[in-house]
Amino acid sequence: MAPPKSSTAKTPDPYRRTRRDHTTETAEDYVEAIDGILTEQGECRVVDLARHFAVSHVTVTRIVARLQEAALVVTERYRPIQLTEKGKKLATASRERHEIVYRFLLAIGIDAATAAIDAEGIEHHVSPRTLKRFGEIARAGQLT
Amino acid sequence: MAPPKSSTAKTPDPYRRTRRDHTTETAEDYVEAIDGILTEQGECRVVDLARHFAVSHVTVTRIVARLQEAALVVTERYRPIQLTEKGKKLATASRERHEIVYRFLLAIGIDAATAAIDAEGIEHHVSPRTLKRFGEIARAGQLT
DNA sequence: TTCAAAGTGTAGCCGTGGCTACATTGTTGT
DNA sequence: ACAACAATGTAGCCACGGCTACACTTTGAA
Repeated sequence: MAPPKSSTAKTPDPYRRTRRDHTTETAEDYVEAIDGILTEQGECRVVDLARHFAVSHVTVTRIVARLQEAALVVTERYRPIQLTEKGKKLATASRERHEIVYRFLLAIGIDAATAAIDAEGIEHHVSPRTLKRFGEIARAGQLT
Repeated sequence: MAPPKSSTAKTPDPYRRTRRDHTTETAEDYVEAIDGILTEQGECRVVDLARHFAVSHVTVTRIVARLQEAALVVTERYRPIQLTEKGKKLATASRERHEIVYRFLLAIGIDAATAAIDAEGIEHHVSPRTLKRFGEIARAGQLT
């Protein structure tokens, strides 16, 4: 079968989007984590990320290498990881989005622990339009 | 580094969960799609799924094989795909969850098209507790 | 100073989800 | 009956995110 370009199916194309999301997800999670660790500890090492994501340092190393190719971070062998301007911007955007989702969940009455977990999973799948709405509701405070 | 079992990190474990989700996501999406196609067309072929997800038939074939190993579907070579009882249950649960998320998004004022797309991405990352709350809000109708 | 521990890097494996290209089977119309 | 075409299957490639095992730097304490 040929790779269906624009299928005549009833489903427009939401799946494409879901899949593309996965590509970006990792980068966003990592720059966000790096930014946080940088703020809290002054420097960010591979080990820190490995601990943070509960994965092996090997996985982290490989991903960081890709982040460097994408010009999101800068690193030298055996040296700490730093964010580029581009990386910082992405980190900030990710953190803000994360925050909005988290506060939104709190606003609709989800407990803090659950909200923290769900925000992690949800944040990458919220369109700008929905995010905007989430923000409004979060700012409106508690929901009856 | 050792594979960090229960890290002392501040982050409890939300990442584990996010990752485990990915494992189940595909199965849920597929049984849900199969169920829908079965309802609409009476039978579900590999081609139908390929069109539905906008991927090649090869990808579908491999995934369906795994679904069969997981006892979610039954198939014979060159024959249509059928759901097992287990598969039907999972499909129903997935569809219900999907519906709740979708209607919830509508209830908070998201337009139908955006809600459809976002529901796809979000549904797999909503905890039971949050889903319950989503359902309540969806049933409550429009939100001011 | 030197040496052990902690941190990084590298090689190489696995599963999953993409793909193309080619082989095979089913179906359908003439 | 059979040729064409549609649907499936198979082989084999890639990227990504996991891992273990082992090699190599850095760093800090004795």
